[in-house]
Amino acid sequence: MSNENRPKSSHWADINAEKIIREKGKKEHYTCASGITPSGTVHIGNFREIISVDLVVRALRDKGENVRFIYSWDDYDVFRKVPKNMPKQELLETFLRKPITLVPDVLGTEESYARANEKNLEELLPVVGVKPEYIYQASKYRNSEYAEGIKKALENRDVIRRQLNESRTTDLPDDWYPVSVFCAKCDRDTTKVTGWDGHYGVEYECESCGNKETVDLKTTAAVKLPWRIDWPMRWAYEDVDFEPAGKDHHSEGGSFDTARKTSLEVYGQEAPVTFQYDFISIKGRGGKISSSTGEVVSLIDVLEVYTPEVTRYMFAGTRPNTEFSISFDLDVLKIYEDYDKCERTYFEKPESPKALKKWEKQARIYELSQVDGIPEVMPYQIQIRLLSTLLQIFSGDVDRVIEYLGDVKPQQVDKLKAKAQCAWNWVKNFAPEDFKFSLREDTDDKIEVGEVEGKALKLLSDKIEAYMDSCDEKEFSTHLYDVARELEIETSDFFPVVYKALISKEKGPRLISFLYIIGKEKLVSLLGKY
RNA sequence: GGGCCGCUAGCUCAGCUGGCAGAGCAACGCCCUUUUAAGGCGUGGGUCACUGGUUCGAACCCAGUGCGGCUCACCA
Repeated sequence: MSNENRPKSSHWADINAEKIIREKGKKEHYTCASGITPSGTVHIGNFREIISVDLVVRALRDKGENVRFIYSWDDYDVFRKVPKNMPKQELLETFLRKPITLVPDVLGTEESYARANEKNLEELLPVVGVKPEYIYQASKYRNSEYAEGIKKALENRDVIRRQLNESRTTDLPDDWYPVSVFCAKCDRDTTKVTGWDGHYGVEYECESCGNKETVDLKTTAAVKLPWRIDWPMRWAYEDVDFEPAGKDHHSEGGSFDTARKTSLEVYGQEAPVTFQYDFISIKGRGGKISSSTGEVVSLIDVLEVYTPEVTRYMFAGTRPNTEFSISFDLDVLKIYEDYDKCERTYFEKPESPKALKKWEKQARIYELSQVDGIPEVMPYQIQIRLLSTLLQIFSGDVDRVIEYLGDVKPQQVDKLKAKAQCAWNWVKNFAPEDFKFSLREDTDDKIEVGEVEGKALKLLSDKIEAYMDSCDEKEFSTHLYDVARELEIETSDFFPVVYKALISKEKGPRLISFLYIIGKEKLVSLLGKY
C-alpha cells in the first residue's frame, strides 16, 4: 500500500485488521482461520468465507504484521447426505454415516471423495491470489493429534453440557459425552459412548454392527469432537485470532455463541475476533446448468465470466454482512464497468484532501482486488460492450482484436487477453440472443432481398469503396443516408437489410461505427455482390 | 420465541468511525442530417420507512414502532 498522505482506510478489511490488533494485543504473528466441510462441490458461497479471510489477512500484512493464514478442511465430518449433483448416487448412499475422507471419489481418481472436492478448490485458489496453509482435520484426528483437546472436553463434560443446554430445547441426557466415535469396525458414527476412564480410555458400542470396545485417545483414529466443541478446541490448538462465519453460526444460540463459552471456560482463551458474512445468490443462469437438481455454482464457473481481479472486486467491494448476487446476465457488463471505473480512479489520484477521501475508498478496494500486486501501467481500458462486439466481429480471435485496437501496450496484453476470454465466454454462454451476432462469411450465399434493397446494398458498397478511406465516421454518415435517399426507401427499411446482409439479423450495433470496425475490404466483399 | 440484516429517486443500489443526499438504468430534452444493442451534452425527479432522543449539525449514533428477508433453537 502506498502511504504518502493517504487518508486512513475505512475499508472493512482494514477495520477488522485494526480490531484484531486492538483486541488480541500486539503479537509476533496473528493466526487467521477459515474452514469448510468438503461434503460436496465447494460452491461460491463457501468461497466468501475464504476470500473474506484473505482480505483481512492482506489488510494485516499491509500493516506490517506477520500472519498465518490457515484453512481447515473438515474432512473428518460425517457424510450425512448425498448431494444431488453427484454421480453414482447408489454407491454414495452406502457410505452414509462414515467420515467423508473414507468415501470414494466418484468424480475421478482422487484418493477420496473429500480429497476430490478439496483439490478442485485448492488448484483454483492461487488463480485469485489466495494461498492459505491447508490443514486436514481427518489427518489430525486420525493421528490423535487432538488427544489432549478431546480429553479436556471429557474432563469438562458437565460444563459443556450446561453450556449447550442453555440454547437447546431438549436437554442433553446425563449419560451424554462430548465426543463422537466412528466405529473401528464399520467406520460409521452410529455409536454410543458408554464410558470414560477419566484418562484416555473411551468405551463405545456400535449400534449398526454391534462392535464394542475401549479405545485409547492417544492412539485411536476413531474419536472426534462434535462441531460445537471441535471448533473451540481448534481455536486453542492453533491459537486462532480471527475467524469469520456465516450467519447460520452467528445467531444467538448458534454454534459461535456456544463455542465462545466453551473456548473461555474449557480451553481457557477468548474466542477469536469474528464477523458474520451473509450468503450470496446467483442471478441469470436460468436453466443453463441446472436441470434436475440444485444448481451448484462454484469458483470455476464464476471465473469463466469474471477475471480474477473482478471476482475479488465483487467481494472486496461489498461489506461482508450484506447479501449480494453474482450475476451471469447483463449485469456482468455493469460489474466490469464499475471495476474499470474503480481502476481509472486508482490511477488518477486527486490532490485536494476532500477528493482524496473519496478516492481512498475506491483505491483501497482496487488494491485488495489485485491478484499479484498493482500493475505498473494502467490496464488497457475498453468497455466490455465494445470488446464483446469486436470479439464477435473477429469470431473470438483476441489477437486480431488487439491488432485492430492498435494501441495496446505490451504490458497490457496479458490482462486484456484474460478480460477478452471472459467476455467471449459470456457472449457465447450467457448473453441474451439480441446481443449476439456473427459476421457473415464471404462464401455464404446472398440473402434474399427485393430489387430495391439489392440496389441499396450495392450502392452502399460502392459508396464505401469510394469514400470510407477519406471520410471519418461523421462525414461518412452522410453517404450512408444518401443511399436511402437516392433510392427513396425509408431508413427504417434500409437499416435492417444492411444488418441482414452483414450478420443475418435485423438489428445490430450502431451502424456507422459498426461499418468502420468491420472495414472496407470485408464490407465490399459482403455487400458488393448484390 | 430469540438473533441478525434491510427499508435512500420510477427501478437496482452506493453513501454508515456524524459535515452541502449520490451513481447506474429508466424518463424527458437537445446534438451526432434519423429510431434500433456500444455515442455526446443537459434536465427533472427525494418526508433517506415511522416516532422520539443525543448533537452546533443525523440517512448515518441511541431508544422504540411498522414492513420485508434471513437465521438459530437437530446436525454440521
